[in-house]
Amino acid sequence: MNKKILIADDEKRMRILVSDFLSIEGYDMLEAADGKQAIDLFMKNPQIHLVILDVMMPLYNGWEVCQAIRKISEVPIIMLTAKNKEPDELNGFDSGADEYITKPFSPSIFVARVHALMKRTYGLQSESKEIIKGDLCIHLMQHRVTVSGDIIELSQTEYALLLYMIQNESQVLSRDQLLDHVWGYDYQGTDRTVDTHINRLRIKLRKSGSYIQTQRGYGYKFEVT
Amino acid sequence: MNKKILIADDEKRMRILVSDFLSIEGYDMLEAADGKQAIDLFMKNPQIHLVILDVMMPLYNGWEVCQAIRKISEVPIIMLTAKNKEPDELNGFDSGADEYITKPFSPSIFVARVHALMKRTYGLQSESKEIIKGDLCIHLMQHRVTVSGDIIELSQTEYALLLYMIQNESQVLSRDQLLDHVWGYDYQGTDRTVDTHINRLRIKLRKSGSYIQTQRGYGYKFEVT
DNA sequence: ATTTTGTGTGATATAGATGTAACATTAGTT
DNA sequence: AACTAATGTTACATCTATATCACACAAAAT
Repeated sequence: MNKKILIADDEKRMRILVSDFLSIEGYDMLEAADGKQAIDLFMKNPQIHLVILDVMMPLYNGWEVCQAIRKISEVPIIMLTAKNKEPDELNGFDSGADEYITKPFSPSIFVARVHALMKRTYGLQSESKEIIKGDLCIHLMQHRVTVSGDIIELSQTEYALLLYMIQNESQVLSRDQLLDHVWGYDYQGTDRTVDTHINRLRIKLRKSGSYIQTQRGYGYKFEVT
Repeated sequence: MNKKILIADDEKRMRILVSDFLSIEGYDMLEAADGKQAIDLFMKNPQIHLVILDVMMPLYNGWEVCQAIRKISEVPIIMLTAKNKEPDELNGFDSGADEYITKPFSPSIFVARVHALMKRTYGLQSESKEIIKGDLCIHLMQHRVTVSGDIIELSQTEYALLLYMIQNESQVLSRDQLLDHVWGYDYQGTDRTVDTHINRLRIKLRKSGSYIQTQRGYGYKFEVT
C-alpha cells in the first residue's frame, strides 16, 4: 500500500511537477487546486499520509488549510512558500506545519525532504524498505527494481513473481507453487506460463537474471550466487 | 529468510512497541494501522507467517479481519484484547484466532508466546532439516546435496536414489528393491539401470561416493566408512 | 480509434536426463 | 591360472524438461 500524499496548489504546472516526481518515488498522489478542495479531499480520505500546501491559494490559503487540518489530524504538513518571506515562515510553524520549502526548489531536494519527513513520521517505510540481493535491489514501497542502480521496468506479474521467489530465497519452488502464489489459487494456467515469465524476468534482470536458477524436474529457485 | 509478522493496531505506540521487540527477535515486521490496511497487507504478502490483531481498530475490527484472513489462510493469528472481556475472548476463538493476549502485557511473555506459536506452527524448520553423513550433507528443503561444502548437482533420479539409500543406511538393498522404491513399483527396467545410476552417483559424489558400497550378488548399501 | 504494453499458449529448439547395450574389469570359483 | 558371472564403465540413442520464440489476444494508454 503506497503512502498517499495530498498536493494543493493553484498552479497546475506545479501540481503536475510535484505529482510526477512523487509518483515515481512510489507515492499515490491526490491533487487539489484550491484551499476548499484541499480540505474536502482531506476529509474524504482518512488515509492521507502527508499534505503539501502552497501558501497562495484561492478560497482558503495554505495557512488556513493547515490550521483546519490540524484541528482533526496530526498528519505531517509541508508548506510551499515564496522566496524570502520571513513572516510567512514563522506563520507556517505557528499554524502547525512540519516543514516549509521555498519555491523554486530542486526536485531532488524536494523529494528527499518528503522522504525524510515520511521516515521521521512513519518509520523506515518510505525508503529503506528495500531488499538487496547481490546487484539486485527491490524497492518495496516503490514497486521498483534496480540492477546495479539501473531501473528495471517490470510488469505486475513479473514483479510479483520476482518478489515471491526472493521471499522464498534458496527454496525450490514448483511451477504449481508459483502459479498458486503469484497467479492465484484458482488460476488455470499451464506450466509453460511460468517458464515464459521466468524467461522474461531473466532477460530483464540481465546479469542478475542468473540468480533465478532452474532446478530441473522441480522448478525454480532464487539464490544469489 | 526471517519469518514475517503482521501487526495491526491503531495505536502507533503499541505497533512500535511490538515491532521493536519482535524485530530484535529476528522477525520481519509489517505494520497496519487499521483493519483495512491489515487485510490489504495480508493479501499482498502471501508469505506472512503470523498475524497479530488488535481488537479495537477503525474500518474493520480485529474479529472481522481475523475472519477475513481465515477465509483464505491458516496462518496463525494472535488477538490483542482489552482486559477482562469474556465475550471477546470467546468471540476470538470463534473467529479463528489461535491465541489471545490481553493488554497490557509483559513484552517477554508476549515474545515467548509468539515464539511458541511459530514453533508450534512451523516447527524448527529453518534449521536442522538436513542429513549429514560424513562429508556428505543432504539439505532436504533445498533438494541440495553438498560434499565438504561443495554443491553437487544431482538429477531427480540420482537424488531419490541417494536419499533412499541413506534412509536405509547400512542395509543392503537389492536392485529390485531400488527399482521398486526409486523408479516405482510398476517400472519395467533392467537391473543394469541401477548399476548405471549408482555409477553416476559415485562419480558425482566424488570421495563420498565410496559410501555407496557394492554387495556382490545382493545389491548396494550406503554406509559411512 | 489506435497504439502500446502485458499476458498466455503453442510450436520449435536445446540441453539435460535416462535406459540400454557393448565392452572392460573385478571377484569369486574351480 | 583360467573361467565365469557379476559389476564397473562408457557410449550412444532416446526421451523429457526447459528455453526460446512467435503470435494472438486482452488490457491499458494515448
